[in-house]
Amino acid sequence: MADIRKSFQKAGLRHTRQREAVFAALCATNAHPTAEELFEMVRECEPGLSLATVYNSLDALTDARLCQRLPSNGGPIRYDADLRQHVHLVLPDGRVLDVPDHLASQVLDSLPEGFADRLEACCGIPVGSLGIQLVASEPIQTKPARDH
Amino acid sequence: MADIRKSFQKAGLRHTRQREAVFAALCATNAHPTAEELFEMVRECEPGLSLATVYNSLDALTDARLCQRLPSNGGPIRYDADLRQHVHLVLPDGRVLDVPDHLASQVLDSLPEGFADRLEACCGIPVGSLGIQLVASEPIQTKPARDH
DNA sequence: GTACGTGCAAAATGTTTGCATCATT
DNA sequence: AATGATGCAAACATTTTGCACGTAC
Repeated sequence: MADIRKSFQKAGLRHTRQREAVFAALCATNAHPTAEELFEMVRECEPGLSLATVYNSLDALTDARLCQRLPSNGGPIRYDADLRQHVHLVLPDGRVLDVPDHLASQVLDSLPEGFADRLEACCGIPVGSLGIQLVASEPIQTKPARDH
Repeated sequence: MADIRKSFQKAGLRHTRQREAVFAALCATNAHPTAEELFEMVRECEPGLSLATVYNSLDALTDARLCQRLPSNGGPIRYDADLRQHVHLVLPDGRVLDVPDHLASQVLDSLPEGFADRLEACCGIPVGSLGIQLVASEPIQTKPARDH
């Protein structure tokens, strides 16, 4: 709670009830919710909130590097407040799970020192921190379910 | 060309001029184009083509496992006719590059035998063939540029 | 007090669908 | 001939934007 105020301050973000509620909800889950899902969650304690504000808040939080957008397969964007390097498993239906640490480390530890630098050199593109996603494609990869 | 007819037949897909043109264009590039981009490419040799047909064709090709959808960060879906296991680098602007083989193999070779099985066991979810995406997040992760 | 956030509604994207027509098997 | 693909336009889902008002600093 006070942590959030501090994070906002450090990031140069103004503190508002709505923003705090969105960020708190995002921090409280590891389900990588969509904007719509966050809207539903937050609306319970913040009834006046509008969906556009959720999007605005998430944009601001992302720009301030307090959360990240996750690539997902055609469906709505999912957000994650966990910025530590970890591994995501993207499911055919659009959900995103955190890969448990003991498996994630098998992937992360095997990346040689300087891998990102070599990648940058190869591709001619600044790469920054590297997110890792494992994309499951079973069963039959029909068009990913949109969660209407 | 005749290969495409054969692929379609094997997959139980009807052969049509439009579908062949879409698939040929997709096979001819490694730029992981969006439906819109394919539409532009194919329209030059197939002027009557409609965008909806491109989407329909890509759905059919994906269901038939002749191509795959790639997760991308909020922007339009990108498609890839290369189904071999390889590694993608997702750029902040939404583009997707193939990671060169010598770097990709550093990731792929380090996945222990049976990794996917353990992942399935952990997450309780059939995982199938595992796509791997490295997600670059530099520079400042502002909202990913939509390629209007 | 000023700069910035919010809420609403409308626009902009990206994708899907209904239906009449046409092509492939 | 029958099944399924195409093209068009309209629907739909997701995200962004313009503007009037309110709030944090």
